[in-house]
Formats: sequence, C-alpha cells, structure tokens
Amino acid sequence: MATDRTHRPATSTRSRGIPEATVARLPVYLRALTALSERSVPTVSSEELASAAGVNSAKLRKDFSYLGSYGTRGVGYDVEYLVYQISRELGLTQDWPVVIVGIGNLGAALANYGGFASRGFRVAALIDADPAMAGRPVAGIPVQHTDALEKIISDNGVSIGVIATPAGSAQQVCDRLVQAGVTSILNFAPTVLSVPEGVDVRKVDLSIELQILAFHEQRKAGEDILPEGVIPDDETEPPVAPPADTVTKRPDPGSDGDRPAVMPA
Amino acid sequence: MATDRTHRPATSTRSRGIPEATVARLPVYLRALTALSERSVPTVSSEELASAAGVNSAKLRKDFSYLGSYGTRGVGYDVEYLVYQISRELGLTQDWPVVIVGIGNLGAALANYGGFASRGFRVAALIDADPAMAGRPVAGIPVQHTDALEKIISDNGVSIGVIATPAGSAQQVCDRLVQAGVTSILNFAPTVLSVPEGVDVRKVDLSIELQILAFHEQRKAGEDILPEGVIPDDETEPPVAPPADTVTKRPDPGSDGDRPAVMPA
DNA sequence: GCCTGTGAATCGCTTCACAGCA
DNA sequence: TGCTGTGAAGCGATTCACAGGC
Repeated sequence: MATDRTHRPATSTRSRGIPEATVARLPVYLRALTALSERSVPTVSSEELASAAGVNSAKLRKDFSYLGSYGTRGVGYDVEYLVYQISRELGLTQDWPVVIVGIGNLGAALANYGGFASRGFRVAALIDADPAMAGRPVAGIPVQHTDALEKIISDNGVSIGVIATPAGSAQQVCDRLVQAGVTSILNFAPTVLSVPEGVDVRKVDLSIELQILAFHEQRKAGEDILPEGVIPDDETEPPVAPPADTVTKRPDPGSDGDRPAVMPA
Repeated sequence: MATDRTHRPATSTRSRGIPEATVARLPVYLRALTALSERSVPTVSSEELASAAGVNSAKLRKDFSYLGSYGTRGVGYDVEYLVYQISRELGLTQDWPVVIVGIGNLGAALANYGGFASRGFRVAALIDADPAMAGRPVAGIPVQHTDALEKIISDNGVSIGVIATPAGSAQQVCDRLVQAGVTSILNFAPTVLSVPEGVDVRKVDLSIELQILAFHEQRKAGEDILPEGVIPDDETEPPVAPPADTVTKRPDPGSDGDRPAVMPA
C-alpha cells in the first residue's frame, strides 16, 4: 500500500534488503515485546510471540531471520535484546521530529495521541492555515501559521510530516513540505499525493477501511441467504446493463436496487 | 494486512472471487471516479484513471476485469457507470449503520469526519464508558453510556463497529460488540484483537505507520553518508546484553551506519 | 489506430518441513 | 528434546505483451 508513488524497482539498498512486508510487521512485534518486557518476561518462543502479535510462528521466524540470528535454539528469543535490535532496525533509537499540518479534529487528535512520543517521535510543531488558530495551544503546543512552514521544517530538521488537512489543500501542503526538505509523509487527507522520487508517502484513509469492511460484510449477508450455492455465476452477463453503446448510458439498478446509485464525495 | 485474525484459508465465495488486493483498491478508484463525475467527465481511459488513482494502468485494467467487462475498447470506461458498479460491488448502495466506541480525541474526530456519511455509512451511535460524557453531544450525536451497548447494536441492526478506546479496554469492548452481533470491526486501539471465526477486523495504527516511515527515512540518511559502502568492522556492543550467556552471534553488526542517538559507539 | 481484456511470465510473500544446534 | 533458522515449495499479486474489438 504505502510508498505507492512512481515505483521503486529496488532502489539502491540492495544490501540488507528487508522485505517491505516484514518491515510493516516489525512495529507489531515491537509492541508485543515491549509488553512482555514490562512484565519482566525474560525470553519468549516464536510461537508465543507470534500468537501475541497475531501472526503465525513460521512467518515471525522468517521475519527475524532477515534481521539476523537473534534467537537461541531450544530456548527462544531474549526479550530485551530483541526489543533493542528491532528498535534499532526501525530507526527508533533516534529522535524523529515531526510536524502535523492541519489542526482540525483529526490533527488535534493526532497531536494528543500518546503513541507518538512513546516511540521516537516528537511533535516539533503544529501548523494550520487558519490565522485564528495561531498561538492557540493544542496538546500543549502552540499552533503556528502555515506561513512559517518552511522555517519550522528547516529550524527543526524535520524530515517527517503528517498531513491532516482537507483534501483540497493536501497536495499544496505536500509540495511545500517536500520543497522544505521533508522526505516522508503520512497522509490522512483523502487524496492521492504526487511526490518526487525519493519521497515516501503512506496513506491512512478512514473511509477506505470502512469500505473494505463493507465489502466483506455484504458478502457475509449474501452467504446467509445462499449458504454456498452462490448465484449461477454471472461472469458473463453483468447484472446491470453493460456499458451502453457509446456515450449515453445510465446505471440502471437492476439488481438489489437499494437506493440511487451515485453517491457524493 | 487486514483481516488478520485466525487465518482464512479461502473461505467460501469460490465464485466471483475478487482478490483482496483488488478490493482494497476499489475505494481509491471510486474516489477518483467520483471526482471525475463531479466535473462531468463522461469517459476515462485506464491510463488516465490509473494516474489519478496512483497505480499503473495494467493493474487497474486487471482489477476491473474481475468485476466484469465494463469498458469499451478504443474508448475507455464510462465514468457514471463505473461509479455505480464499484459502489454496488463494495456494498455502498446500501446504508451501513456504525457505532463508534470510545469518544476521546480520536473518537470525536471520527464522529466529525465527513467521509463516513458521504459514503454509505451512518453513525448510529457514539458510546463511551465515562458517565460524564453521557448525553453530551458530539458532532450532533449524543454520547451514550457503554451499558447500553448491546441494546444499541441490536436496535439499530449495527454490524460494523469502530473501536477508538484506549488499548486496555479494546478487547473487552470488542468482545461485547461481537457478542451483540457486530461482525466487522475497525480498530484504532494499539492492540491485537482476537475475534471468533467470521468476524473481520481491520486495524489502523498511527504509530505503526510512522515507524515504517522512520525505517525508510533512516535508510535514506544512511545512504547519504554511505553511498553503498558498509562499514566492515563495527564491534558496536548493543546497550542491552546480548542473548544471555550464549555466544555473541549477531550476524552482521550495524552494516549500515547507525545514527547512535541513544547508543554507544 | 486506439484502448480494453487477459493469458503467461514474473515477482514477492507465505508456508512447509526439516536440518542444525543448544 | 525443543525451538530456531532456512531452503524449497506454494500461492497470490503484479507486470508484460498482445489478441480482440471499437
């Protein structure tokens, strides 16, 4: 999902190539390990840790094998040691100043989110385009106006930016962030951002997640009615009129006409 | 990534099996199409739409081919028609009542998020464990106490629940939601939820996303300094004791220059 | 000629199954 | 004996490249 942008075939970093899928799971393992650490559990087996992280043990062992041989056969993994190794691999042994742009409901929630500071992330600044917000403290940090964006970025050496603005301003904010030196962006605005080569973008879209759930939910409902049968298979004929010849056509809700087809943004 | 839970071998739905990866992209296509629709663009080619959605055209065509042959060779896709087909496929032509549990900063932001209502989602209720919140309106909806959770779910026929509580209460809330009939959960709490077979869980974790970005960011920094070279020897001893008494295995010590912000050198 | 739809090749991740070692 | 580490098989997703139809 992330880092979609203009593909990255296998850009540099041939050495020590950790699969992207593995990288995405490291934070999950780290969280589970941290919990064990707090309970002073000294070692853990791949089976136990995998269970706590919600994956299967073979996958977990394979993942760890990319980092090195950090376990002990017949015993398991040393919790503290693994916490350190994963933290280091993820780059969490250093401090990452981040800026949050767009202090609306979501931006404010992000600013208040404890999960940032607890890892290596420090909210260096909150930025908003609304002059009325300027100076107002959110989560103990005064909101600054967008005008100062470039200065804030460079003064604080910020390389990670969080965009929580409305979709309309996201690309513009993104451009300014990148121009100012930000090379990683976490985007909450419902828009596809285009960025130059070398800049990473990850997207979090609340409504997309719900839509994916709805897809599966709908299917479940269908199964209740058709325990396994499934419609005779309509692969060939779409339930609704095919793309009417040429220009004129209309989405005729032939099937489960529930309500008008088109839905607003 | 989503629907992690206890594996799903290839659950029913043999026919019309749309790949999970494709399902995850449909909402993105839908958004791009909706934008085109608002600009009254009648048709679009796979190339144009792919560009707007941030994917390549071959992937987009392949994705659409799973839905059916909705395009016209030599022309492209009819925007309105495709909007309808994708909406229907995702189950957005019906109304999905959802409940949000945990009305803190994030929960409130979610309640105010316009992206829900605009699709087929309707916030049926806001639920919080804090009695002081009860009755207080958030986003125009009165918050109700957790005690009423079961009744709310069944009265409204809710099948999708959003958890925005602290990690500590997430599993408990999840259990109650499932018990009450919810079969899809969007989890914002930083915890792995365990649910029975048949229940879908998708997770959104803000700090995990940042950690993934940090990983790549760290790597970029390393490349700047070490264009490809790797410091051969680096007897860096981790601050934490290596795997107990055992040998000092550790494969390839910090092969990439590590930025020791917390670590000795 | 142009653009969709799709078999075939490819790539990457997951899972298996067992060798290797404490 | 118990559990890690890993080659190899398996599987799904992506990409290629071109046939098919407007």
